[in-house]
Amino acid sequence: MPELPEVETIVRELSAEIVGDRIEAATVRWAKAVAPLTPDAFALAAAQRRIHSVSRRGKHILIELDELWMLIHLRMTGRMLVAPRIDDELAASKHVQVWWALTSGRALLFWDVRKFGRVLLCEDPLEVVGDLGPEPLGDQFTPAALKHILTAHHRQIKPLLLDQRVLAGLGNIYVDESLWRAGIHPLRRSHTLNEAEATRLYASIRAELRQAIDHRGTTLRDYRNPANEAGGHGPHLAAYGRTDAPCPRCGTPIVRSVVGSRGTHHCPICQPHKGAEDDAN
DNA sequence: GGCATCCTGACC
DNA sequence: GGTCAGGATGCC
Repeated sequence: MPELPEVETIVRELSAEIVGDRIEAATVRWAKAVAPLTPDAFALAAAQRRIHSVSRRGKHILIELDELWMLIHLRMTGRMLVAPRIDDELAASKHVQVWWALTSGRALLFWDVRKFGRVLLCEDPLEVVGDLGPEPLGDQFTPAALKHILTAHHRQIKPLLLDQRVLAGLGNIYVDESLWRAGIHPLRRSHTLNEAEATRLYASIRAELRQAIDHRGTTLRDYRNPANEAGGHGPHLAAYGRTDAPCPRCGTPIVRSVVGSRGTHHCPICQPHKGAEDDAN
């Protein structure tokens, strides 16, 4: 799925396109996408509302309407697309699960092959996104905040960083990339990182996310921006998806493993597994 | 923690 | 035909 840099890219570009426009009508093609509302109730509630803002919390897209919020989570394969006009072919295309006709004549579309994504209407978006950790690019996420997170848990570092309640926005790609940058093995226990390692990890997470946003996200397969364009960060990945390819830093082949039931990529030389004897705990 | 589940499609 | 996939949740 889109992770923080992809969602941030979508939010910036959507915001420039649709803020100030108005929803004329909504059409739901996959009822589960808008549950617990029925498609009719969803369409009725969304119609004739102006779009005031588009923002992000973690990987959630928050669209502020008149006295109502629309929350979108793209999960694995979701896209938010803006089309200059809706035509029969687009409206009928197989993977469009929900679409909105806008007053300007344009269309906003929620496209999703795997149908894991969800579109919710609510009055309080922060209540609906639930218990999320700090924004990794926000002011509250400081080196001290990361050190606190690391010492407060005794978990493997990769699953810890993937936990949205701990830190909001990282996914499989950017966790692998951040750990590669920091030279930390994905199985390291979080509380065993020393001061220098924690500082490196902090800088690595922020630098990786910022660079990926500059490149407008990573397209491995499905990700597209609202104009249906691929992101440019893929060629900059050092570890993720590069099994057996040379590590950009030392040339050693990147190793693929499974950590927390997620495909995981690391350099066995740059990311040595210190403290492996703790794994049994 | 590990694993199944929600889905579809690509690749081997 | 089997395996894998950028996510999240819920169950042992």
